[in-house]
Amino acid sequence: MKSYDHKKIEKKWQQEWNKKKIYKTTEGDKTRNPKYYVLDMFPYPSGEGLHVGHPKGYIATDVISRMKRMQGFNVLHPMGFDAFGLPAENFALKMKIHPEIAVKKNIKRFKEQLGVIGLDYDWSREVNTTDPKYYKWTQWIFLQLFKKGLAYESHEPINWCPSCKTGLANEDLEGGKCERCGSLVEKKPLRQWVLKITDYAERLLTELDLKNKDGSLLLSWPESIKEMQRHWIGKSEGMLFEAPVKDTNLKIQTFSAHFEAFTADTFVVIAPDHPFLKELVKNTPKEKEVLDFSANLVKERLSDGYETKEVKGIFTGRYIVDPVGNGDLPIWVASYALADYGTGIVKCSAHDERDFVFAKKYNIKLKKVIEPLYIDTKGASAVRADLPFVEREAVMGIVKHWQEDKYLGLKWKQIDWGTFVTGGIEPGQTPEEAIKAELEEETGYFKFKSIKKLGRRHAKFYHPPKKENRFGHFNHFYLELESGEQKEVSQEEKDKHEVVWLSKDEVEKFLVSEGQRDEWHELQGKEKVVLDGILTEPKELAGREVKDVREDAIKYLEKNNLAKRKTTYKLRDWVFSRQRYWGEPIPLIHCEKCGVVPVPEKDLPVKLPKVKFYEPTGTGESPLAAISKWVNVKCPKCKGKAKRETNTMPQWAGSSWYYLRFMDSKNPKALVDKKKEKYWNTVDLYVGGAEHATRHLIYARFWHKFLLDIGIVSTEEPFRKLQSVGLIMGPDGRKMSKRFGNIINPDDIVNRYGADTLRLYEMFMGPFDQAIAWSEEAIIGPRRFLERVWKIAQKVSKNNSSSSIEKLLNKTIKKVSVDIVEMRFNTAISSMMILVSEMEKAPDISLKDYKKFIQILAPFAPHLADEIWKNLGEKKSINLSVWPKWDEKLMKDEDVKIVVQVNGKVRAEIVIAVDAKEDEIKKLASVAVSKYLTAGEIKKVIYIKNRLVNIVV
RNA sequence: GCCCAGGUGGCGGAAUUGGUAGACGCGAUAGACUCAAAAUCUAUUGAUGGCAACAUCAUGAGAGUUCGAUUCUCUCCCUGGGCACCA
Repeated sequence: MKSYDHKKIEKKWQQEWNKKKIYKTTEGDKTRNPKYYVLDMFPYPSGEGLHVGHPKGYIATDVISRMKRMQGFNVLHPMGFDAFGLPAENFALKMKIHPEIAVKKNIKRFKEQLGVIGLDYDWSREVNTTDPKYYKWTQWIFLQLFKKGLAYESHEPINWCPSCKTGLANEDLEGGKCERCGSLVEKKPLRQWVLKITDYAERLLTELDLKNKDGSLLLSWPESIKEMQRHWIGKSEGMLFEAPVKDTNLKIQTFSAHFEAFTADTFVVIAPDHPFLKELVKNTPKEKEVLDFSANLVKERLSDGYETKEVKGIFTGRYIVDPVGNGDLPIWVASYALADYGTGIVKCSAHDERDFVFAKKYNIKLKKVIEPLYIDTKGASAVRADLPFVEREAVMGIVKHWQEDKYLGLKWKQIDWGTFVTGGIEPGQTPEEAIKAELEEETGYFKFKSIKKLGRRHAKFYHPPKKENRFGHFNHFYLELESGEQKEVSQEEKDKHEVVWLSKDEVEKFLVSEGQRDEWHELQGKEKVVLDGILTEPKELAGREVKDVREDAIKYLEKNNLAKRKTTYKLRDWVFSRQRYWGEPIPLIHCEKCGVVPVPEKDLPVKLPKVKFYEPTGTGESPLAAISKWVNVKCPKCKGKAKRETNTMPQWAGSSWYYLRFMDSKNPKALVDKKKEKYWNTVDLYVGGAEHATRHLIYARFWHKFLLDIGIVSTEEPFRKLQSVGLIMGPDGRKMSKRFGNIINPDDIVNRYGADTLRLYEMFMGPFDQAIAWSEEAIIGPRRFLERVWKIAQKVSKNNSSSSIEKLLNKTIKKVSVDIVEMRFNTAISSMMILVSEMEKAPDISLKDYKKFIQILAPFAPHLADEIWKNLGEKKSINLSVWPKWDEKLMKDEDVKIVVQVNGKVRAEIVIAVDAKEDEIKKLASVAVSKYLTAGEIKKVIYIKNRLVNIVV
């Protein structure tokens, strides 16, 4: 027998598969087989070609599709190219080749590289987003969006990248910089087409959790990606307040998601780039000053990439009349206010982190309506879940020494507590009287220079001496002693605690109560913002915890007509035009008389004109604007003078629906045939990089839902199961990049080790969704494995199976079948490695067993498998054979090894029959470990079936 | 700062509902084959002690629950990814 020659074998079988078209997908009406649609995120054919990281996902889908095909599914596993957009255009500009030619060349190279890996794509369905036959339908979808009012023109300032010379969506920014080139983005007013994705915000959010009829989740996606989308959509429910601006006819609206403390509002902030600002300060003495300041702030914010944490602002000179009765509130411009969240104007109070900082900085008056509540959860005073709370009005006093800068603390004797003076208020006492009485009782001091009332704080805690849960309402005081004169203290009090005088530093370490410590800090001028606690206003809600009053606060505000419910989203509408050449032309016409007119559907596609110069103009106009022959057209409505829209679509457009086109890639009459769409339904498995979690995957879901609404598709969601691929890093552990010179080319690996080895290695490296560094050394393992598989063929005989091999084989078939579905390829491969080393040890291997093994190996190493298959006398490709089934009966073990532990430590192993009785096993076990049992009597024997016996001594 | 995922030998990683930690692979060491090398095969390979049987310690750190914890709970540290003035 010849040795394993991957070069010969792989080339031969790739040609054979192509010739016989064995991977061509059958149309739905020509088969009764159930369908399985597995899709890779199609690549952007860059000029640099593939590195070994790219095909990792493709190999995984290839393995799954091959297994599914063998299991009788009608598999759709297509591939295409996403080739419009900036990278291709910039590459073309740099290399001075027309993008169309460059893209063609790059695609050819990509296909060659994919080809040598032996992937089972049905290339007859290939799509290319830059093909007019394809982008005809991208334009068609845009027209439908336009007709439904979901595409609109916006003249608001947009993000402009001065280097790419194009407008960008918020999503294309990275901390205020252009994601592609890293240059600072400017705001520039430009006419843009924008898609109203916000109309779908609620559905995009809730339908992430859509359920099947049986109650299971429709979308089987990684929770992390769902979570990212939820954050991206950023739903927040709150209240909308409307207020007149004093001395004007103007009104403003403010939004608040945390409105419970609405009576605390003392000022208002507006975003520096808020469109309303100009009108607000018009004809006021501060007009120029405020606008200049704001303009500066916007500039600063942009250049700092939104990273400024220091807040800045200016008073506008205007006031609102607060609708909830807090009087006239000054309006400030504040750097931290965002124009495009909520209404861009906020009512502010002491009970918000940023508002608080801002107010402190500019000495704006604050009002507090939440008193802090502390709940002890740790240590001796942790609240007991089983006890009710005893409510008490109480006092606490910080007492200063009559001479020194020292403060009075009580060191408790029964427990490890350090506190200030505290105590309850007796009936008929005022808090002042109570604190004085407590102090005298506990310490004997009674002569005061001054007494000052501080705040009120509440605490829930367990009181160990009293053995009860307390809910104390503490009135805090600051007292200065006049002299050290003392009265006699009772023995009872003396037994409870010791009086100590502490320096400021010592106080810090001494205190155990967070509430006392906060009060102490506030006394030193370090005030903390209060976000949660007990509300003191309005009367109707007073005394309740903030977190419990939300619903009642809404009712109160609505009943009194003070505010309305309102939901806002972080999700912004989608800036859908680019001022560049290399993209789908937006199929609209601007007519002098009729305004914006859609290109009639029969005239689609609007082809991108072939031009010599396609450099960005830099003026904010697309290069297409300069091509008068293309631009000037007749209005489709009135036949008058008109011009084409010259903006093009963003790169995301073509990829937002390509998965539908694969179902029916050649159809000239429809985006996708209705019957075919019904048959292929939804993508069963979608594999790609997690970096597309929030853009591509949200845009595609948006378009899909729109297409559902207009009756083009019949499903709610495009991708049922989503799996992210972990990156393959360079051997140095860094991202593979030209810059680091750590790129591994798959062609070299295929040459040296073969495609089957590459495939096996990439699947064996580790968990599929995890990033792992490429290892030049470890790849030899899978290669050796394949050589051993190849050699076993020499031992194949017509004899009956050996029962031990048969048993292991069945177990392996099961493991591989299950692991592939769950995308745990590494463990599937390791189980096959175990089988192979057992086969090597056996004197001979039955033909039947060997064939089954080669079949389960075939999805991973299809070339080698087909070659062996043929050598074993089979005529048809192994990839079309029927996936072997495992037989549970043959997998049963007769004996089982049981571990015997003494006190949880392994001391012996015994082998017993599977059906042995528990008593018997326990007996055997205690005999096996008898020498460890002499120490004491047996307390307990734990038996876990087929696993272990644990004897507790 | 917030959210998510993760931390296991020299390295990549395994470990069903809590039940023998280190499967499988790489590397390393020794031996066989060879004039020699490579390749291949065989054996060993978490650490420490011991000639050995064996013992003790080990899954980022610390605590807890349990007969028993890589797995569950809490606190902290570190790494990767995402978001970041979101009212």
